[in-house]
Amino acid sequence: MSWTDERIDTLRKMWEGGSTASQIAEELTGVSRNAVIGKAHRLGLQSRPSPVKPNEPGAAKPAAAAPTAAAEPVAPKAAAAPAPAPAPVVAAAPVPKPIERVAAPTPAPAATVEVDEDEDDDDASDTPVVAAPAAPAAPIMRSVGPGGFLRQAPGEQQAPITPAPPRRLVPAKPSPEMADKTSLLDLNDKVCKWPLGHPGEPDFHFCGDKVNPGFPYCVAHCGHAYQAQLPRRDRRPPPPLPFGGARAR
DNA sequence: CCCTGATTCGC
DNA sequence: GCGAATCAGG
Repeated sequence: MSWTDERIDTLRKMWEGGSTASQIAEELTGVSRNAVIGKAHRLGLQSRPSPVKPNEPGAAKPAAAAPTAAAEPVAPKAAAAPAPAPAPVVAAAPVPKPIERVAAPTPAPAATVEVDEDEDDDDASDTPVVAAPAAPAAPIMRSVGPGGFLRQAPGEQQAPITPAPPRRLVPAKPSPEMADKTSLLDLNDKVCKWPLGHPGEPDFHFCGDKVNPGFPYCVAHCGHAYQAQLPRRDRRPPPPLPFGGARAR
């Protein structure tokens, strides 16, 4: 195979698009990875994030680099490659975030008179409930752990009776919307442990469906968790550039 | 070992 | 100009 204009064009675009020499060589049938690299350099398409770092600092490391007549004005290799970011997709392992400040769910506007419209079951009905002039709604700052647990704020700590850790995790499902969700403590071998949301977020919880027997997840999430991985060589850059017209083969 | 890109050098 | 061989790092 020779380097036709079209093939050179494809090479150039893929190279600049971040494809590896192997991928390019595979795309351009009939050439080796070395051929691609060699051609790329001859075309002047040098310098891309290479795993091999050229020793340049003045610490002197001539070594095996140029055994022949060196003294070449080595062009300063400026790396300016965008490098397509491989989307991490599922990430979200149940790893607690460091610390996140959130305002604690203050117990609703305190001093309000509850005008109940229709309390059919209430025993002490006729008594209009007057909320106590509760605490001056001090904005308590708490950190939130996984599963919606609230950590005690320093001021809330009980007297350290025993040499206990300064803070304890307090299971808290204060909000109704958290009540029926699977928190960390609800996990067992029978419920799906697929995380929903992100650790640290107030509504972070787990799937909780019945597991696919033998797996930590339900059937649906097993589908997400266990996917056949193609060999590198057979992978295509996700949404790559439409190189000079994608050639179908 | 696998991968990567860089470089050399005979053709 | 070409590319296999080799090198060097991850």
